[in-house]
Amino acid sequence: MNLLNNEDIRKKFSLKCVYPKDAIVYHENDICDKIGYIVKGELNLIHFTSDGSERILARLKENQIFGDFLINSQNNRYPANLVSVKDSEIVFMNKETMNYLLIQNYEFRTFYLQELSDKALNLNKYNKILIQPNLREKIMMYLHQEKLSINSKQIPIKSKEYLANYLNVARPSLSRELALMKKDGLIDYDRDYITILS
Amino acid sequence: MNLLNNEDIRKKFSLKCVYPKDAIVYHENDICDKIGYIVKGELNLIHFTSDGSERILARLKENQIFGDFLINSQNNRYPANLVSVKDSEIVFMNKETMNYLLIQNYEFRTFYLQELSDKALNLNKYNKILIQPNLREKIMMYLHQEKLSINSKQIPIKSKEYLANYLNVARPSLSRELALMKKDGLIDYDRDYITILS
DNA sequence: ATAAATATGTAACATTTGTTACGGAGGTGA
DNA sequence: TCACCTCCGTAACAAATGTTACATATTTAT
Repeated sequence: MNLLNNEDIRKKFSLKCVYPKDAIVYHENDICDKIGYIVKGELNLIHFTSDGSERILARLKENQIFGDFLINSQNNRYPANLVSVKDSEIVFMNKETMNYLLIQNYEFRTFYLQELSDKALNLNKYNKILIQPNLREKIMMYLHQEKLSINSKQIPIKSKEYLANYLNVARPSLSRELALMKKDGLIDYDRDYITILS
Repeated sequence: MNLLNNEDIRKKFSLKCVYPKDAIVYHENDICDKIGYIVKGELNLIHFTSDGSERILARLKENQIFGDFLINSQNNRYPANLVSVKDSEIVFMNKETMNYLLIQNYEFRTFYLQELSDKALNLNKYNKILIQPNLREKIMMYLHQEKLSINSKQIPIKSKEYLANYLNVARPSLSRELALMKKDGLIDYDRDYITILS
């Protein structure tokens, strides 16, 4: 759904900004006093670890909002850096306008609540992967969730490297475990897919 | 804040239930079609691991709501078991009533949005702990967050066992690492507190 | 006060995961 | 076609974490 298709909503966005690739839209700890809507581009919420590597906490794409669960929270500071991973175009709305729309505009209200809910569920989903006691169960939980989501036992993967990062393990560790799981008859896989067998 | 102090809101809760200790209020995968408000007691969202142990994904106490980020989501099924950890009293409200109150009642709207936001931020906070690359950094991230939250370098802990479970590590592993960190001059600790030194 | 249950520290050892290195596969552009 | 780059599998080894066990401390129940 594209919020800007609704004229009443579009008119309420008062500020329009353009961010080049790799620009930092918000730094960790910045105060959030407005919500943003991604017209074009992509943002990632990135935590930089002490050894210089980075972990992606959330990915935001076109037609998604951000700041939504900061603006009404007790602690309205960004928990990590919000970075544009490609050239991005963003419009902003202040808190008062947002609350007005929330009451007055059915479409906005539905969109807003669903965004907030879906994001929280995604975080919860990710937690459920991270709390698995070992790598095999992390992988199984991931595959299980993907299976439910796309309703297929053949799970497409962007790359092994990407998946390793998401599961928060080293790439060779993932490769090793996948090989073992294949040997145990649990899964099959190639460059582009992992298939659940059991 | 106690929602039931507001009579307009209180009247809208149509169903009242009592759950004894250890009762399962919702099973994983149950459909959520109403929100609940905890009048008395405490609920935990618990994921049971394959080896029979359990991990607490969220804790809900008196005057908190639940079902809030399921009811407006694309996927409205409970992601884990919701268990009453003590005798609890809960009132329920259906989705239509909730949406009505959201528009009509300022107090309810504020409460609802803040609950949703705070929970999402908590999940995010937990994620940031879990994605740390090793135990020492998990502990440091935990202490850092607590420090920001209570504004003190002396962090109270319920028990080592409890903390180990939260950090998703074995208890002796936590004890070992705490001892090493003490030796390295990073922290001090006793039975009830961990104190940040650096 | 006493017994029982629970929490804690610690150590030895097992297991899992990370690190580093390297060669091959596959894609891409000159 | 060739050079270059990225992704991937694999192996040897290092490091971190889990497991088990046990003695002691503390709390709770009787």
